[in-house]
Amino acid sequence: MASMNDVAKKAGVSVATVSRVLNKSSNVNDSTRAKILKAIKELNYQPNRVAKRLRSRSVSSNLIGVLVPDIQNPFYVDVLRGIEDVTASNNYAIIMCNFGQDIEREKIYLEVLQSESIDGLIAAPASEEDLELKKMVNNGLPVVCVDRGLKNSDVDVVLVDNYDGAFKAVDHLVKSGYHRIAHISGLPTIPSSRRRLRGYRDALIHNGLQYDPNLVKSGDSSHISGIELCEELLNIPEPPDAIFTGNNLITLGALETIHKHELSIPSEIAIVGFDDMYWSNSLNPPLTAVRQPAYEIGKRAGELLIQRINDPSRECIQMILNAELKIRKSS
Amino acid sequence: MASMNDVAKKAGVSVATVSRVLNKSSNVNDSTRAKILKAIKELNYQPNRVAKRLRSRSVSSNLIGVLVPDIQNPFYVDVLRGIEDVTASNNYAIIMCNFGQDIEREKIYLEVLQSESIDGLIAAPASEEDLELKKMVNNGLPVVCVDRGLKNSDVDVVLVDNYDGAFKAVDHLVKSGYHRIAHISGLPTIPSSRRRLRGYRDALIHNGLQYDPNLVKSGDSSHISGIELCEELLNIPEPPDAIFTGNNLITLGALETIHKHELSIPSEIAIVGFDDMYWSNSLNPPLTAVRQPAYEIGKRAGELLIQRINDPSRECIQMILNAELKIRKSS
DNA sequence: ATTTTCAATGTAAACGTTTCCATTCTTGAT
DNA sequence: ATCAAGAATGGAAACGTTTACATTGAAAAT
Repeated sequence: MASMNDVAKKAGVSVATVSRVLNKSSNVNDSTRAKILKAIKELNYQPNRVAKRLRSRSVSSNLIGVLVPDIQNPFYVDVLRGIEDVTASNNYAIIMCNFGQDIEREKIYLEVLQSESIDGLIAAPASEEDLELKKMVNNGLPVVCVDRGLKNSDVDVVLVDNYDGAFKAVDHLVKSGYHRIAHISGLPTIPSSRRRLRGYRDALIHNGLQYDPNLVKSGDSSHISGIELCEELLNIPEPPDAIFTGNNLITLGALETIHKHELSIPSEIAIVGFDDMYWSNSLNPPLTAVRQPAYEIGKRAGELLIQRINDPSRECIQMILNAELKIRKSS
Repeated sequence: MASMNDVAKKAGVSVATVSRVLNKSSNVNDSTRAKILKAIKELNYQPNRVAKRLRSRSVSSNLIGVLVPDIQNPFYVDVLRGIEDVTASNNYAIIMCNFGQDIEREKIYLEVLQSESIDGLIAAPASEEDLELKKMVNNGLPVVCVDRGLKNSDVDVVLVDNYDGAFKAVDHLVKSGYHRIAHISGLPTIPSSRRRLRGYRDALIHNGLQYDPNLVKSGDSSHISGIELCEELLNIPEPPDAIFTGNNLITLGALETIHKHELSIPSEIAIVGFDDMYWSNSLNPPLTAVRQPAYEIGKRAGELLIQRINDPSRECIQMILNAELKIRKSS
């Protein structure tokens, strides 16, 4: 691979001048510039990003990190696409780390990212108390959190109004005539899980129904937990006539169990899920779901991050996007 | 951030010795080692991977690239998980690039990866003639291809027997009594699409049925193409009684259209899809599908890559995994 | 007692950039 | 004609590692 030195030699100038041309900084004579550009083309020169990064943290190295809890969850895939679209068009590459809800792995990845000297980080932290991440923020790394915040830290946050989304979903179920509405919740350590649970509870109470702890099951946010907890719910003495599921994966798990029991949706049991999917209409019947604008979350987060990289002193923003209830046929 | 120099000073030794301790290379006295380890701990030192990478291509820099065509496709997500699991446990970080079937973006990402001086690359190339990628292979970068090969190039390849998988699916449909079996195919430039198409055709012929071009539609492998092409198929004069879909996304699209037409599966129309999903059972009825061992593909690819990084001269392997027909209720 | 050997450590160059500072050269003002 | 200013360019240090080579010192061999 040709280096800047090779280019300089070929063009008969110093590396400093080549660097100046490349970075469009300060003055360089037009004829010199032409010579250099020619040499660059002929040698098919590509700047070495590693060297660039090593030399100066202060200069944008065009690499950002993305830390997601679970790449299997279609929600994060959409967030990722959003991030990717904006970062790619700003000439950033992303390094994606999936910690799979494993707090140990998250720590390792954060270390890796740090020693890669990334320009910035978009993360959905394992918890709101994430010490490692806080440390990085304090060290001055531009960070924006998605889906979950970071307590007592100055970071941009993009999230969705989880409480409101859950409230709407359950409110809709009640108004559609269901009375024994169960909820399968995700990992209680995840803030969004807790907010959704509160939305569920408040919607019941708001409609004059009782909050019945027997109708609420908490799992680990996984597909399997959806299968198992739905099974438990269907087996209690007085089973629910509707289920509100706490995320994507849980919804799919619950559906599997419902189909296994050969229950008809929505006549025997209704279901509305948190998280919409692009193929919700491929389900039979099409799924009623709370749609988080995942792609947009990613896009906004990307924009905020780039802003912050360019202006580290800008004050922090908390962006709360709306969740929308997509009413289809499962409720 | 503490550097190696700081550690060396604190421990009262030279940087060379610190480096030796870190890399477990050659001899260093136990007491010196202890001093150094103590200093490392106290300063919370973390090696700078960027500097490491810059210094020597010859030494593993513990970064590998992954190039996927479409992160929205659950198949690649599973492949990615497989890769991640093996690379993570070998202390590699991955930098993931999703080119979204966009050949221009693929090129950009390849340049980025190259200038990141990655140790190796796992890619599902846009085409078997991928010039950029071939160039990188020729430059000596360890590469393993998944899902698609690279013509006339020495690379390890992990793929699935697409022909056989398709054959089994269609054969099963015929034996189940369907006679007008349609096929919605993916992007014809993708080798696997072509192989699946051939498997489809040969299975028909093998069973004494005619290959009818009217029953075959080709799209761009996307969800949308599934929706639209299925619509077209349902509207031809003598519509099919079964559909074999060319991938994940197409399957979901086709299902959407079938549900829209309120056709009952499998009595009015059967469907079997290429690519299984962990939530195939969440569909109603549960989907019959050709299961590619996606996670295993990723895992194998990761293993092969690490092997190749450690031994660049090892000769190339083509690994063909079996596709398995999961018969459920949609056929 | 002298030489040989080898383990332990240090010195310094190299990787490919960016950037501060110095130098040269041109141009316009005095 | 002299000088100041500023444009254009070059020289060299720095970023944090690895590693070839040199040095030291002590144990082993003569």
